[in-house]
Amino acid sequence: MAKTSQAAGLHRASLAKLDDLDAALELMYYGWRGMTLEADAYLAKQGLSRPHHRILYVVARRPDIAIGSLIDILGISKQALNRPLNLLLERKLLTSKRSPEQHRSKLLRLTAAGQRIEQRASHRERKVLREAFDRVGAPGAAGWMGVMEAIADSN
Amino acid sequence: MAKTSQAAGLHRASLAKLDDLDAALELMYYGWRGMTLEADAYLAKQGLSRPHHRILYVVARRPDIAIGSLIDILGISKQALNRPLNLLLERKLLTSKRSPEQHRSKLLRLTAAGQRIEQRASHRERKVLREAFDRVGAPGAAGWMGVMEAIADSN
DNA sequence: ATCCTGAAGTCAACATAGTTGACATGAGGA
DNA sequence: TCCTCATGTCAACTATGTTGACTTCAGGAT
Repeated sequence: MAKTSQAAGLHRASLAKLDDLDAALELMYYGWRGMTLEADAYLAKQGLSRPHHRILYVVARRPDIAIGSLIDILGISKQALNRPLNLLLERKLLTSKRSPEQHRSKLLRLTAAGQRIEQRASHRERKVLREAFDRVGAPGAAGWMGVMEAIADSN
Repeated sequence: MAKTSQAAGLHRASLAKLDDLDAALELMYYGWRGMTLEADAYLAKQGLSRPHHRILYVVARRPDIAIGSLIDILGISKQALNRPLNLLLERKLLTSKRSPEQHRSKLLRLTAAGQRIEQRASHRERKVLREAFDRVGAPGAAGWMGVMEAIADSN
């Protein structure tokens, strides 16, 4: 799962615009890339990658989540969850224990080490957002949120 | 490369927020997903996927682009480009011919069929953006662009 | 005790999307 | 003819996902 990482990331290509919204379309692409670039590099240094971070991120915000719920939230199959989850357990970034009442399900929690990595990875993503928000000011940030909410809820 | 597609996509999970910017972070994730969802479904129906669309998108905006330049813009290896590019050539969505002067390089162009698919796929992505922009109005849209530019150029 | 069920775990086969490395081909230019 | 550049191709590998088919673990019901 580890990759050597390449740090510097892919300058924006200058392409002719066939539509007014082509610029926006490309910004979404480079925006996503830009937000995740440093976090991915950090994760790669830890021998982890995006799927691991997604797991850590969700468990951090839903302590004692059951594995089945995690599968639902991540939107992947239990087989796909299996490998990254086991790696996180082996590396003691997560713990799992049977629920006290519902012994059928297992509850996941971050260890201190898991928390640290989750925080550092997420921090790198938020840092990119924070700097962008600071540059455009509160009204621009509010506009961004409004647009993104509209897009996210367009399904 | 074709997948059966699942159409409806993954409602936003409600997670506790550990940081003010967690909401923004999640919006970027779901925003990217939301923008590409319908386009991906359309592409899957055509037996194509995201890498094919990226090729079609770039060639549409850089007619007569050489393969080497395409590799640079996409940021992948020529071996990775090989399969999707050959599929597009076989399906006659792209043509390649030697350059008149620089016989060493081959120039890529979209066929009419390739143009149609590129337009329909990109249209689906822009449609999501357009509706979001319409919902928030011009100032919000401008804010969105500003933030995304700041993020995209943060590398 | 036995059977059923729900949650989790595991194994195999496959698809997709990418990587490096090595080498072949095609077309000028010296 | 030889060199070089752009392209093409083969092989092996990694990573992330999919389905399908089982198994195991833990209660609950009869």
